[in-house]
Amino acid sequence: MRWDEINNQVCSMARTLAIVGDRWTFLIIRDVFLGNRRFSTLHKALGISKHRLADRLSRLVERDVLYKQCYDEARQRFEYRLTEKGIDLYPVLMTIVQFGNKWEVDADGIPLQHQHKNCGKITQPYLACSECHEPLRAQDVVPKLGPGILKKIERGETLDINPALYLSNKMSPNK
Amino acid sequence: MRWDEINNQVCSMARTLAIVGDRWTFLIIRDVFLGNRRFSTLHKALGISKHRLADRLSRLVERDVLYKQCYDEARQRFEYRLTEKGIDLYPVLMTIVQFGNKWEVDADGIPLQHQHKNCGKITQPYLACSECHEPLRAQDVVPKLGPGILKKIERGETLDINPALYLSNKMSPNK
DNA sequence: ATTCTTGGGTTCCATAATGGAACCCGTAAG
DNA sequence: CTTACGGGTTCCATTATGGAACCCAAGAAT
Repeated sequence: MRWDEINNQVCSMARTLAIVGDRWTFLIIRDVFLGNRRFSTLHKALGISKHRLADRLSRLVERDVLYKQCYDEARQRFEYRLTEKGIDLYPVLMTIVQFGNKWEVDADGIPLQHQHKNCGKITQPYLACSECHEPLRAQDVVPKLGPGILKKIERGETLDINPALYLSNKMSPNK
Repeated sequence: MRWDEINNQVCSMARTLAIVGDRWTFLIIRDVFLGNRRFSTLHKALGISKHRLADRLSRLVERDVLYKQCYDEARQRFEYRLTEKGIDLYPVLMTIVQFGNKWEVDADGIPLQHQHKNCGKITQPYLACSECHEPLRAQDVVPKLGPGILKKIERGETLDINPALYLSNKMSPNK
């Protein structure tokens, strides 16, 4: 399976990874979140080749994660800014950073911390349930087939994944 | 910069991405979370080449995200299971799925939903602040240099990133 | 007026990562 | 005795990537 075929899968994760699941894209988006929005500064800060950077930026614009904003009419210079969709990647970035902060820091400790404006404290965000607002642990979550798969089964379509594989009793819970 | 050099950066995200930031690793981990733990079933379910799969699995074991558990002594057959560290990737998976569910589903709707055992409802998890427990929005978070960077600056080390770039006033908040 | 610099690229080529088919090997089932 | 199966490894063609060189328009410097 080639990379550009992955997002044909009926899986929200595969489709998201088709946008951001390569070497550089997440690092670019992190930098844009931190306010680094121009080609040259991204190039210097990330150590990415110009070729790759140009390619990734235009793809992110195409996928509606970033948009170009002109800041110098005469020279046609642009900044890359996050769209609403791009801002919705924030929880993903934050959870990745949280993981790295817990498992991948060196002896000096956490490189970058996050202060929450509302309460003024350094925060270590966690996932909470939208319904009962309790913290959400992996072992408390049960996957259920949603309409995106059920409707296709009703219509008799072949799926690239086998739902039974994931929901059968043969597979014991992980821990 | 080559891929295996990325995790030398002083950045929790870069280091995490050095583990999971390639084409396949996240999809493998998703499958292991869903209970798909064997080489052959992973191979079939994901459409990944055996070569790549073997490579990724051994790397995940090396990085302490998965461990091998023998389920057939005679034939030396193993299952791949999540370590404590691997389970800590759950929030990352969940936020990626949430993003895909919001922005990348087709007309049929969400493929896989998540029920929270505690309250019995289908949940759409969100990030909350560890201190005040309010939902955490991107625009409410201020990045602050942590010890992992400050100590290196004190010792006069050269950093692969320029902290001033990210924290200067020249960079206006994103939205 | 001419040269230099800067931002933002593109082109080209060598190297690295990936996909896919073929092969291997030890059990175990027919 | 042969075939199937799980779990790989080897080999080669195809893609993706890194890095250097080049390009071009608009200011800035001389």
